[in-house]
Amino acid sequence: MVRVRFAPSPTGPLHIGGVRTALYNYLFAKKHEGKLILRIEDTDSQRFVPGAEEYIIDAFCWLNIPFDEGPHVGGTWGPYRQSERKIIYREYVDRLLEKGLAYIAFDTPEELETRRNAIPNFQYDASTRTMMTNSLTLSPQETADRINSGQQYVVRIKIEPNLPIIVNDRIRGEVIVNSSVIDDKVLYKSADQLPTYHLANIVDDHLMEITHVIRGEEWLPSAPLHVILYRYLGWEDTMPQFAHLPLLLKPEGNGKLSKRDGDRLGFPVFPLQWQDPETGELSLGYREKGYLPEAVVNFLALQGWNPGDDREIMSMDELISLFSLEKCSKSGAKFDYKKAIWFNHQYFQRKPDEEIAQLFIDNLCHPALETESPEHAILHTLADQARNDKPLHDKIVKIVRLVKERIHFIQELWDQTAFFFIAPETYDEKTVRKRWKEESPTQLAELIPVLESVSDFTAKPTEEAVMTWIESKGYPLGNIMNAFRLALVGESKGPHIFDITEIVGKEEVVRRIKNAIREIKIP
RNA sequence: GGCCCAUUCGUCUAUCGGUUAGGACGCAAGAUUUUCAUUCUUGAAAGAGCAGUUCGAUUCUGCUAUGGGCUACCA
Repeated sequence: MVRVRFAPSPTGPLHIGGVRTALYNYLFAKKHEGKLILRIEDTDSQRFVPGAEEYIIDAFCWLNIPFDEGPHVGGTWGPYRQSERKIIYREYVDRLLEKGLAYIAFDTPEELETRRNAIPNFQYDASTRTMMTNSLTLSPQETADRINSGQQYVVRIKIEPNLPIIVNDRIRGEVIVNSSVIDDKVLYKSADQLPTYHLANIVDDHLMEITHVIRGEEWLPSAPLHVILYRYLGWEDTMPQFAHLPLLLKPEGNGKLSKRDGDRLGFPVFPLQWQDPETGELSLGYREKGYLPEAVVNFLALQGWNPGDDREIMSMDELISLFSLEKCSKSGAKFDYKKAIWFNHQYFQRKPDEEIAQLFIDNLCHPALETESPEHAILHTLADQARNDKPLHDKIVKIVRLVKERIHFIQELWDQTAFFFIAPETYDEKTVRKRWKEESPTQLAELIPVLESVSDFTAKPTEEAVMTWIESKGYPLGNIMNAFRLALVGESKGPHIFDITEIVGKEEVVRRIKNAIREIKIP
């Protein structure tokens, strides 16, 4: 039975790289009909950020990546927050201490700092531990006295030097390091009575019967330490398999992808919006920027993995059946955010008009996007009406059908369709200069009775009537149509003109023409 | 500085010793759309360098270079 986990620490909003790691864990789990576990690694009480755990859960809910076990859904391997597992770890710390595989160290952070400054490449290990203040250099009595007197200490793992440590990685193969380069890492802090990541991670993975550890490459250097811990704890035979994923890099330049890159280049790095509790700064997420969760998932799956053929658009089910760790790439991927935009466009084309219309309506008054714009009130009213007014709702679906092929984000829908709901009040200067001729007012005035005579105002008969009139008059087609569009839309954009007239309706079309004749000045 | 990982078009990537090195994003040109966008077609665009193994290397090995990660009583 495959059991994998995603183990974030609640220190802020989930980074998009973390989302990808979780996605790969999910795909792997489902591929093998296994379980995905969410474990909150909150062993650093200093860095805890309120709201971060809820954020993580909400994000995966939006992305449609469900967990089988976790603090929010329970499970028989719980609790799933490391802070609630405090008592569990102490037992294993004691076991290591008893076996002489770990020891107690009293060196203060300040003392260690001075050592590091004094000695180049200082490392707390076999070569230096005899010079430090710990249970190996102190007598058992002295050690006990210090503890009893309340002196703070840490427990360090005792790494035996000069042994080859082999990590078998599903993505990278065999990685061998000499144990001498691993330091005597802190496993436990008496100050808060919590283990550090390394110990908690191994104990929990073991107790939760995790079979595969799929995580970011930043963990590769500590993997040998983890192997040693499994060995020391006597769990080497059930040690999970490792798979270290390549990192997501900055789109341009060097380094790891950061929030600043997103701000600079205009793409989100968080799945959902996040308000920093300290600074109050608000960052919009993929959801607020108008991305579809399916598109985000599909795009992310391809940053560091591929199905082995040319397939690009894949549903979650397809991703699950095609996924394999062996097809994961080894090198870091520069984040291709422009491709994310393309994926979003693709998913809009595949989404039913009804669903897009609903998203559109909901998005009209999205709190995250509220501004002081004068259109704001109109949007709210429109959204409210559309929820109850069936004909209006149907009209929106129709409009969506007309314009969806041109949108990449849900927000663009309003820009592309506002003229269906609101008559133009101003006319785009450039378009006026280019399309509004001297004869346009008189020609459009003549068009009004033609339109009024059309009994069935749907696109086709209207178009026929207008075309017949233009032909009989011998007017240049382009002049009429472009001026007509300017009058209807206010600028040079939008779908087929008679699709617009059908939806806007005869009365309003005529009104807009009259208005244009009155308002537009010949340049 | 030390340790580890990586290296194919600008970007994401395919190739599991023999290919005209394929696809996609982006870019450019043309076509379509009497608007804008979309769409379609076409195009430019790559094996980091140097040795070796081999009949033959993008593919295997080594070195160099470059990039990345780690090097905390953070995860």
